[in-house]
Amino acid sequence: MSNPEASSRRPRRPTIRDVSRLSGVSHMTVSRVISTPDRVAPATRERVLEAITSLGYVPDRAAGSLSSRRSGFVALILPTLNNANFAIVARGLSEVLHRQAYQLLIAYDDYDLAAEESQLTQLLARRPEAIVLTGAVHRPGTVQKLAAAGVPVVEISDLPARPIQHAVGFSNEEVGRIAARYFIERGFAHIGAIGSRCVGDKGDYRGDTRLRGFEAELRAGGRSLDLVCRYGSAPVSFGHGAMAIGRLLDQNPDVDAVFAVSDLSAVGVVMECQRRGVLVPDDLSVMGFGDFEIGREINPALTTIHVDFYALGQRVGEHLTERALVDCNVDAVSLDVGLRIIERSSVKGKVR
Amino acid sequence: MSNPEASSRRPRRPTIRDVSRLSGVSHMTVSRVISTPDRVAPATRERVLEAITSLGYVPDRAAGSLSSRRSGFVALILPTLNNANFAIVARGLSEVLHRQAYQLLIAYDDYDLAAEESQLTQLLARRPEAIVLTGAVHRPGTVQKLAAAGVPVVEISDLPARPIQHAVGFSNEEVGRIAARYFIERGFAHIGAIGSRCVGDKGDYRGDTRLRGFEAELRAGGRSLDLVCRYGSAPVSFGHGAMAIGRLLDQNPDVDAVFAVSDLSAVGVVMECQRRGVLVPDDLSVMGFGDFEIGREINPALTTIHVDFYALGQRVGEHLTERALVDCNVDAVSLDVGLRIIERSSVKGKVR
DNA sequence: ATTCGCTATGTTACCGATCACTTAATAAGC
DNA sequence: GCTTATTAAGTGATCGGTAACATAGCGAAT
Repeated sequence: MSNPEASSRRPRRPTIRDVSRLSGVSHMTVSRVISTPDRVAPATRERVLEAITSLGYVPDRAAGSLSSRRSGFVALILPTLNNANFAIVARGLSEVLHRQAYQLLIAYDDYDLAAEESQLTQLLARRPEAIVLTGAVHRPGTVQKLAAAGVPVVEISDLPARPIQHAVGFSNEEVGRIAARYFIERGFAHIGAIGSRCVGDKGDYRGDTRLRGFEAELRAGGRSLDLVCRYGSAPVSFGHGAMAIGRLLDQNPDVDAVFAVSDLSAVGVVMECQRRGVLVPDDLSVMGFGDFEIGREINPALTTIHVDFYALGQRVGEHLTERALVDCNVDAVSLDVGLRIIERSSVKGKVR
Repeated sequence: MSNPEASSRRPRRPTIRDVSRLSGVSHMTVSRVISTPDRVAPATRERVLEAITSLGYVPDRAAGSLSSRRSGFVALILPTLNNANFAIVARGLSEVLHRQAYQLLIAYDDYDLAAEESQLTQLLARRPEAIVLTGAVHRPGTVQKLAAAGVPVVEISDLPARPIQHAVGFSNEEVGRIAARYFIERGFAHIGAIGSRCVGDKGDYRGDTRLRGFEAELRAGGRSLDLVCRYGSAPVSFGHGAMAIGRLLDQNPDVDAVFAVSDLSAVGVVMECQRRGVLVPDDLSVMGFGDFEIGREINPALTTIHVDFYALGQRVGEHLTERALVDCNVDAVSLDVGLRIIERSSVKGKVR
């Protein structure tokens, strides 16, 4: 006869009290062995550690968090997992956090501000000790929840005019301006750009900011904005660039320089040009953003604007662990990690 | 004079008892409004919900987990965040899990089995209700901890000969075999392959399995294995492919077909060939694995082996939510999501 | 010798939910 | 009209840790 109780019940995991019983000390001593080992006499410590390994005891952080009111993790909301630069941010951040025994909890919202808000709601229930999220544009509900959370908030990858609290990033508008100036200074006649469209809550707002910076500089230089093309929706990638440049070339075959809001699109542009027999850079100069690896590898290699995303992630981590997480009254900080043009051969006039 | 106590102490977040006091019900009724709203009278429910919003109450899941012994999340350990196919697995999985109110906790180990074990240790302290990890090769300590965790374990992206428990994936060895047969059948004379090296705990064991399958089939066809090149370390990407094919071509200029363990390397191969004036596919045929978007966009487009990683993630989620998480005595399952060759123009003989 | 101070360890309450019961009130059945 | 279900809400214990304080033991200082 089977015993349904015994067979369906998982064996209970050992607790700190099981360890204490086995090692003949109080549960508090076990707790000390784990969190502050050098406050326990070496002999006792050894005995407890033996009991821990023999039972396979793993402390329950949910219980620990509840008691200590410290969850031990930081929440990160990214637009997407599948982007090398965001992945690098996550790595830089998590490396720094790990050193201080914080874990990073990563969520993503697929470039949707409504999803961002609902992810935040979920995360808040886990009581993160800090919240890192991407971009300067959020729903009002998101901003309100962030304020109510009472923990440090860091916006990354842009520098909001009015940050919620801390910000670590770079000026996306300046990215667009630099790109436009670069083309204007080199005497291009028909300067275009490609990006995606933001509709309602959905879209790549930082990409759009780059595009607006580009437009602003074109306007300042007395150029037409007709060749700035917002096509499709985020995330943009190779296929997006190919489609977008196809449309642009069909309508304006005389375009001689194009800025793509992402290297990934820019690579698509180069590929589509190859297929159409449009020579890059002789017929069309191309510039991207983000310095993705693929841009270095294609032929011609892509001129782009580089941001040190690894350092960005690290800075966020350092700011949190050294300041914001230590003293919750620390002043809000905005940190610019800067930009760097990387000239390669996809723009005419630059020889390499 | 400042009051250090009041200024440095964060305002305590409202608890379920604050809500109950404000709405004049017991804390248990508040709990019911949140978890089983239709077991509460509509009028009461409304009153409680009002109190919840007016206080900005967010339930504390750490407390809930402790009490209910259900953490509400599933842990996923990936080799890296920065890989489109792993990102897609995560998406498929998290979409299914979200429908059942599970959250996905993502960790990554940079292709390092020691890091995998330490990530697992961290995760275990958060009491995941299931653990999903990549690949068939793990450290003994990892396997032992998984067994002791007493929760469903799913290995993905390969089909271990002896799975720990459940497995959802495909045969990496078969991938290599298919690639080799494809080349052999088409009459190539000097067939090579490129991948990376596994050293100690570090490396791409699935990629290496593909390479071993490739070698096995070459051997079966009486071919030499001299052109199978293990170069560098995981993760492999564009630059890896370019370097590896450079070496291979330098040493064996007569190679006429090459399989790369990843499309990303394969793209690097194509790019390096362009730079060297080696024509693809006329001089060298190239085949990849993974059907990454970039492979579709380059010229010539890349022949590859496709795995439906989105479905893979979904299957894992469905298996967990429908079976393994419901009944902890469910039989271990191995599920093959299959493979599909996608013929494009990077292999000679195939016209498109 | 007494006090003080320090170290190692123990005791108890508590963090904020949910579970398992209990109770009160209302509806249904005969 | 009385018993029995059924529904709505409440009570108290508990999950597994940590905080805060208490205590015992022992060497150094007075």
